[in-house]
Amino acid sequence: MVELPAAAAAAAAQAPGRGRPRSEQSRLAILDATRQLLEERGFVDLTIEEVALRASVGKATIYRRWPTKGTLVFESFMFDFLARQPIADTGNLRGDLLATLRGWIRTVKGTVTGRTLVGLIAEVQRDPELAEVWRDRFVIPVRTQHRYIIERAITRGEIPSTTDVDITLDLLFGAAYHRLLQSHLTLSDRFAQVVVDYIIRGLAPEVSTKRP
Amino acid sequence: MVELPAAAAAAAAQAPGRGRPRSEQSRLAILDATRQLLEERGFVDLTIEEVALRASVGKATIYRRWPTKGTLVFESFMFDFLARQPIADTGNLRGDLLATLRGWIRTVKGTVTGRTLVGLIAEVQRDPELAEVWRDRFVIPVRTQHRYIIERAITRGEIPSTTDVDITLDLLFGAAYHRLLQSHLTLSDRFAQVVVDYIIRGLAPEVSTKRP
DNA sequence: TATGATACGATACGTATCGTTTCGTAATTC
DNA sequence: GAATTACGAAACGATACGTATCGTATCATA
Repeated sequence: MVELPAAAAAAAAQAPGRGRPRSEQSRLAILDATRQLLEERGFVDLTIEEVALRASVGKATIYRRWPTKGTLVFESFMFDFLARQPIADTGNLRGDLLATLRGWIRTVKGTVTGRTLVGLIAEVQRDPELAEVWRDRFVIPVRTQHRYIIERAITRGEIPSTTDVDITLDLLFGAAYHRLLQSHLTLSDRFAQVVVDYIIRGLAPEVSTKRP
Repeated sequence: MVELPAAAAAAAAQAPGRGRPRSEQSRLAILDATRQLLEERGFVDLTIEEVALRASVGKATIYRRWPTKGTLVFESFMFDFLARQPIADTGNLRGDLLATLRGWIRTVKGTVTGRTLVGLIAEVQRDPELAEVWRDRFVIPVRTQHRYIIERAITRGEIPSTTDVDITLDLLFGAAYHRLLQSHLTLSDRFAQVVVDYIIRGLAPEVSTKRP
């Protein structure tokens, strides 16, 4: 499973300050209710009010921990998403890319996690504060993992050391997110295979196909 | 400029029915106010109420024409976006793809049109009715234009006739939209060049790089 | 020229949801 | 035991929504 910086843990490990400590039980009840309501209603129709009701918790208890619906859902989402993302290590780049893309498709296609991912990406475009959290705790860490796949292939000598790692990843996941968000075509397994073949060919040193 | 099915025109050409006809002047004032407010406030903070105020028009006059903020903004957006998209015809695939991608980047990078595009894509994930309009009047028509670029290259014999046109386009624009929406990296001209080179190489018949 | 249908701008309305604040109570530190 | 903070519950002001109604204006038809 993918590991992330312990930003969440750091936030949870509040200073042992005075006064009544925050209830771990409430926290779990809130995250649980969020998970349920994401499944029942989806991101858009989930309200903090109903989460509070479902968790038998005051709204203020939620707002004390999460400033917005987006950050609350983000925390609920992260665990599910990362837990489902396998770390591929098949010994060759093609195998790694295909396993990674297939794993991503399996995680998002027709699942609550996938619908929540879509809802979060939409919300990120509307809320600059959430966008920051999103970049720091999702985009960058996940990309760091994926980047490793490419760099390993460079080390093995499979692809040129001049390979643009970021653009390679943008092509792979860009195509996938594109289909997820525009839903003009399905995320079939054939799609995964053809995309990976495409990228593998594109990674080859510029020989046969360029200028005369 | 890109041409689209005359869905808008058809809708505008209302049956010559009885009663007072809808005021073209009001329609233009609404679209104009929308354009102004998109620039001043952006998609999220634009309200129908303020559009009505700015256009000196009753709210009902807006709702009579557009059921939601999304559809109103969509109409305002379409004109600007399509007017800025050049139709590339350089004589070879690489030139066409590069010109198209560069044109897209010029249209969206740092512009109101780009910010509105992001806002609309976010809204599309939240409103199924808008999603339908989006697919029918944006995604499909634009893709039809782009598809033509690839098909022309097939006709010219530049690339195999077995080329998967959709996946080719998903790679090209997927990467671009990915950077637009995740804003983890910039849409530089180098990005455009490398992406196109990648795809051109990937389009080559499967020779050197695949299985033993 | 009169009639009926529809759109007009203006504005009031009830609803929904937000995020905040205020209760009195409970838990923990100093 | 005093100070401090969190708790659940509930009321709150604010904002924007989408609808309804007002009297007026503009059209097709007869």
